Amino acid sequence: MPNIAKGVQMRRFKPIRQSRVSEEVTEQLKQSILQGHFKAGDRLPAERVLAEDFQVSRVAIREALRTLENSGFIMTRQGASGGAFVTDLSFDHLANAFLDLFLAEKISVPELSQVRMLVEPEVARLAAMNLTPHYAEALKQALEAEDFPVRSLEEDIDRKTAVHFILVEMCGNRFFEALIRSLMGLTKRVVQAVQPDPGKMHPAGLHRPIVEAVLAGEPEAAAAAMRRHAAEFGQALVTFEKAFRETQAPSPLE
Amino acid sequence: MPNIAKGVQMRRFKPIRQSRVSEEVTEQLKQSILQGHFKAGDRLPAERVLAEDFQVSRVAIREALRTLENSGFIMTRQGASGGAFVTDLSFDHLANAFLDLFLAEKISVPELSQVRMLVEPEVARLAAMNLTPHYAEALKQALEAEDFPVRSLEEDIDRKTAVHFILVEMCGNRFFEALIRSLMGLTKRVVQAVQPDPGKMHPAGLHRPIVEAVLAGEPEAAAAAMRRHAAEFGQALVTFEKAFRETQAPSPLE
DNA sequence: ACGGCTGAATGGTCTAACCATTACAATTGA
DNA sequence: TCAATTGTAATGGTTAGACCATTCAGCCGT
Repeated sequence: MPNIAKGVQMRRFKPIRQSRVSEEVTEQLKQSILQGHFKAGDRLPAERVLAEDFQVSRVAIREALRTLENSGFIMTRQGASGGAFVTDLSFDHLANAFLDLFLAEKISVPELSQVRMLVEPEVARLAAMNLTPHYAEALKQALEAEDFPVRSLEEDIDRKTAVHFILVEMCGNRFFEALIRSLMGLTKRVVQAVQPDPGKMHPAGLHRPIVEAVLAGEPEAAAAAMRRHAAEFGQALVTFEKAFRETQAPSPLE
Repeated sequence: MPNIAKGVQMRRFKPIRQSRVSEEVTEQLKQSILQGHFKAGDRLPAERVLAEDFQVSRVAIREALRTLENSGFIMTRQGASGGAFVTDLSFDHLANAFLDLFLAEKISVPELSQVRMLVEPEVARLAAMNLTPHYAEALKQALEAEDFPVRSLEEDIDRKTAVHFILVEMCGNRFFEALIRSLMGLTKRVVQAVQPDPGKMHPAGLHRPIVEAVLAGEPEAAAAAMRRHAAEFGQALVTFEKAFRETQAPSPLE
């Protein structure tokens, strides 16, 4: 018998299986969904049935379903006629991933602002090229709504961000849409943490020049107006957040 | 007794608890990590210990850990001195989220290319402003490596993308880094699916003008060179992928 | 016809046991 | 003495079976 490779693990047999059962289940279910065997709205078989089909325990099935749920592929509802329902994969999960990175301090507010300053003007430019009567109306309404009296910070934020969401929907690039939604989500989070005087950080009507340029169908003007706005607001956000951070955590003590 | 709002659920008492046990566990563990009670590399208590501490079953603990693992907060290892280890939150999870969206056809190759064409020039511009000897050396080496003989498609892709990764690291914005990493991941996926003639889609040395501009410390020239490259390659990628899709799936039959 | 009750289906949780993997200590043998 | 082997304990992975909680449809009595 050859005495070679003692500690080096000379494998004469293939390793059986390393991955977890639940991961294989996850993969199969995911592929099944992606290949269209289950469409949005469809209900997956009950956990007990899946356990039977896959010949594994219900726990393994549940771990797989939990993974799919976390990835945004399904949602589960309890009760009769409940179960795991395939959802239309949204951008929310992506936004959450960005949020986690932000909370873990892997992304800072200045970095966030820098990205917005690059992307938003391009979005405005594209939006101006894709103007339709429907979107025109939506933009006008969103702009008017900005002047409504401020009742809560959250409501105010949502009204002031409405224009951005409409524009990114208009731009016709869902990657930009995913990106902007994530960026706006982060921005909202920061603003809520900082709790500024609402009128001070973002007065009403700030979006008017942008909207007007878009309504006029002038891409370059829209981009320029948005560039101005993004720069202004980005600067304000960075300043406010810096001040906030310094007052809240004057020392890095635990 | 007032008979109002029977089916409408008139709540006089707060609902006790809607969320799942495992979600509360997840939340507490996540907060604990984010607040720094556990740092990267630390080991969380054993599952059985956590179950004891939280006063819930091990199943609930395991679902929580699985969620944290899926979010990229921890990794688990089996065996003695194994357990759940806190990881340094990376951009991988984000890239996976983008990949899922792509696989679910929520993002198309043209959209992907459009984003790259916007972001990459800016990254090159910023990189040119942050040149250091260390990065200069890395760029030169990466550029040379592009001429190495092609052994496998994967290796070729990795060598041709190296310059992009160095540039985005140079640019000093981790949000851009996360974004580019995701974009490159998607691009790699598409190229691997299309299986083009390596030299045809992306000849070697295509990055030379970009690298030269960056090494010269000329932001605008770098941005312009990258804009040219991104437009060219983006166009090629879209064309190849379109052709590929048409040959592979001539009919939308299931 | 209406309202309440009941049963069945489903996900959520728990317990207790056992399997699989790994590190390390103890033992063995040259 | 030292290397290899073996045992042991700690850990995550998996299973089975039971029970709880929620929801809905249908039955039943008024």
